[in-house]
Amino acid sequence: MSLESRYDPGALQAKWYERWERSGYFAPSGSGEPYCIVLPPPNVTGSLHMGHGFQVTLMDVLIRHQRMRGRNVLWQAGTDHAGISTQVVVERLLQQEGLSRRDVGREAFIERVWEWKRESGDSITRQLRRLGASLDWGAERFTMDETISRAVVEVFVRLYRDGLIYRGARLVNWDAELGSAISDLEVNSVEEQGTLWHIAYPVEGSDERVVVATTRPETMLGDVAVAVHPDDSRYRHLIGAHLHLPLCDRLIPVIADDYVDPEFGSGCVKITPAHDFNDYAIGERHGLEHISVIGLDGRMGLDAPERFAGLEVSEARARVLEALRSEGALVREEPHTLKVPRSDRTGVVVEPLLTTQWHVAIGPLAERAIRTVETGDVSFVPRGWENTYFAWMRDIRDWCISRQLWWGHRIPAWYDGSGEVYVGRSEAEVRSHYGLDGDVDLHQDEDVLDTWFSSGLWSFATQGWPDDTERLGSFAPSSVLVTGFDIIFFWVARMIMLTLYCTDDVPFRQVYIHGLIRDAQGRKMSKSKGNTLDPIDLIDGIDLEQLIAKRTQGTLLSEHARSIERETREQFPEGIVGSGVDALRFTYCSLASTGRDINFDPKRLEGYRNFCTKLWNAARYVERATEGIAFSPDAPRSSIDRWILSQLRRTEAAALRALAEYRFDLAAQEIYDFVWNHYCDWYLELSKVALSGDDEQVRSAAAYTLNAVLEAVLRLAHPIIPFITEELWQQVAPRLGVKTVESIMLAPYPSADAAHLDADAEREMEWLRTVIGAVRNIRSELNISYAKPIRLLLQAPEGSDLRERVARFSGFIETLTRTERIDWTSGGAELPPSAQQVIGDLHVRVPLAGLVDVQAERRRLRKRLDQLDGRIRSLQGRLDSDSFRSKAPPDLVAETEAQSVAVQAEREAVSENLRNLERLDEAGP
RNA sequence: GGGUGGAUAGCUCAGCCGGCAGAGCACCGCCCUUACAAGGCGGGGGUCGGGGGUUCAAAUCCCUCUCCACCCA
Repeated sequence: MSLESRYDPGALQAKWYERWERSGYFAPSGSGEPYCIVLPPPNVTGSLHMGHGFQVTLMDVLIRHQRMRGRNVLWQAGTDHAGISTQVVVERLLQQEGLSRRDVGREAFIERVWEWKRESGDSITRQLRRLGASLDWGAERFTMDETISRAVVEVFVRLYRDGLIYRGARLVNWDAELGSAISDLEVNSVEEQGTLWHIAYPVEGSDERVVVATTRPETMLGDVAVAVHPDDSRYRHLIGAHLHLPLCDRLIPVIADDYVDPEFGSGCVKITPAHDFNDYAIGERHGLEHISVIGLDGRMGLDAPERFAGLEVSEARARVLEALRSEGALVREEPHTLKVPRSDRTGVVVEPLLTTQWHVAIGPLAERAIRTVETGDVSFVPRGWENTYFAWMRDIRDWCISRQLWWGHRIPAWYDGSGEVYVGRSEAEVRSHYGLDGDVDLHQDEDVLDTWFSSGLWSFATQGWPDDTERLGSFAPSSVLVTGFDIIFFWVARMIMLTLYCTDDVPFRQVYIHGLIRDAQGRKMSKSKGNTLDPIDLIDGIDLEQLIAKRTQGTLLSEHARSIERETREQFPEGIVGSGVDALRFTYCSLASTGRDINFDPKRLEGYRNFCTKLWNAARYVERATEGIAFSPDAPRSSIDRWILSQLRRTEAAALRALAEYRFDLAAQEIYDFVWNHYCDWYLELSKVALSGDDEQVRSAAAYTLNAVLEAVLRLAHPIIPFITEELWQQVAPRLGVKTVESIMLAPYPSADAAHLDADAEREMEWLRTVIGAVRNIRSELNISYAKPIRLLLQAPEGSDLRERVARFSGFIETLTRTERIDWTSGGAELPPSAQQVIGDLHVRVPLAGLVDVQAERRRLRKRLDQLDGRIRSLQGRLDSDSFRSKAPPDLVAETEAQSVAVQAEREAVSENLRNLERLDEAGP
């Protein structure tokens, strides 16, 4: 079976993935040292985006590499139930039917979510398969699976009974649209233009007024104090005095607290503990009461004066300002830029509200998690991210884990009629644990847990914990976690804390933190910006109109849609040509340098698609050129054969080093450079000469080397470009008799055997490439067409081994430079006018007669002279310095001197040739 | 306000345990030479953000300034 003349990635992709999966290659082999990566579980209702594509590719490279090295590899597959986003999606679907979740009821709603999960849940796993991800699908888990739920309950109960989970009224971030608490991390503070209002509070028993500045005047209804800095001489006399709170019939004290910045506003701060985190902290310090004026529905209520009750916050603000104005209490208003806390999920302004929630007392967990990174039991790559981790962990706050949602792990807590709380693994366990009779009426807490609570258990819950399973012993801790820096707090930190607590061990030994994919201009990719790319479209291609439709879908503003369309038409006038998954994966790898922003330019993809084509064509050449030649590993190899083998080993060593350091970019670069610039550009071209000769040994050795190097480089590249390498390997491995396994996936990874390094061969090839390059340079600069054969006139010192060397390589030199004959000269006056190059002791001349105008060669020589002069100045400058001679390492001095001599000699030769040509030109026709 | 990362060829980025500045893409010239025009061959292009210091020698180490990005408050 011979290779198709055209590289068609589409056909290979479907064929090979299916075979691999069916053959069970993705499951752990059961032998070898365990190596495990857990896939950060993607949102089950989501779809694959560029970030997933990037991350999954890097993991697959690690996984395939380790599998080929004989490790017992598990890549744990799974998806996340993503509480909030999934619930929001399904609620929107209901909305289209004119229903709310309350209309259908909890049980029916949850059934609807499961239905939706079944429908859409496969889509992301299908896409992961398209990327070639060799995940163990047999081990696939979902965070709402029975097994994971059991672990979640177990962890909750243990933490509770250890006193690390408590229930209490605290100020939490409240998303009124969701009707749920959210965690600190789910709140973004967004800079917005607002107003700073200055409000006067009259001092009781005095004519004085104190002015406070606020961006949220409506919260004044909940003020319980005004704070000033203790050292602020303007207000020191007022500390302890009381103020009349306008619009309310209340007196509030003036307190002193050094939290207050005397420079900001008037230096007086209104204190509203029930609606502001800083004020809450001050309230705690001073034992102030909490007056809640905003309710869970986001409207004024509770303890707000009656005339404001029921108003939305924005309306209440207007009314409060109006009332203050009419009372003359509003003394100033000025434009002000402020940070508004907005919900990551819904975008609404988050209200800090006092509610009763479940919290994890994070202190003891965090302390241990910090230590484990300090001691290196878990290490970050790149290391710098450890500081980010430490900074957050050392300043961590208790974690609010209850959510007022329906979709998620229900909190394993029950209440009796009097509101007493009982935590346990089930209602039955609660009854037996707390000794409650069957007639005590219990009802379970309505709330569910934060999604990250369950994902925090992912590394061990997927392996069967709390049972002591064999998998747990093999694959926990996992080897490395691959994730983006945006997720360090959400997931990495929480995983470390919870895993240490539950298993007394780390979740992973290393964390490899990669950058985030941006568009070609460095902007974040987002649906609303319409600059997203679907990895599948890059693989399969998509026409322009479809791409525009996809990008503008769901865009409400037509003006915005038009700008997205314009930009898309500009960037992709022809739509997107499918590049195949291998090219995409190669691109991802080459972008994975240490930076934190990764700009994805489709132009890069094009380059790597060409690389795949190049590899394909090279394999076709090898197939055809070595057909019918009997070859074996034992034929004595030429120095050219030994050179490419030596280069291969260097490439292998560099790639192995790069992979060990998670430098996917360098690994990809090494392979690219070897295949294109060494194997294809030089070895393949040189092999044409060797194979066309009649020396059977030379032919055999070349044929063997062509195949052996190709086979090795396919294995080397397989983790990055699995499909094309499999296809080509199936073809080349049998020719070499090394196909002892069914798939390249199971073949051993190259090991960079130092025995193949061959410095002599490398030196000789370096010389040969320079000679050929020199002649090509003459051809090109003097515009001598390749159709026109040339003659070379060589000159070397007496007794040099250059004649012998040239004789050995003459065939290669002749073919690669289109030279019809090579002659030797001893120099002197009889030399014809020539173009000249100097390679060490070897002078190469191309007689010009009838070939070119002499002017062109003079121009070329002058250019070369300039280069040489610059070089000489630089070398001489160093050699003239006594301190260089005395202080630099002797080796370096000697080398510099040798270079200087060589460069001077070349300059001499070049200028002599230039003089000859000038003389000739003057003599003229 | 605190912290982190970055500034190297037109663009995107390597190089940074010091020793003539690299890659890909883009650009210029020649070429359809049967593996490959998604290609071949040759070539041009950079005061390595500014300033100072250490050193025989600095893109690389130290100090400082400017600008950009991100995170936390």
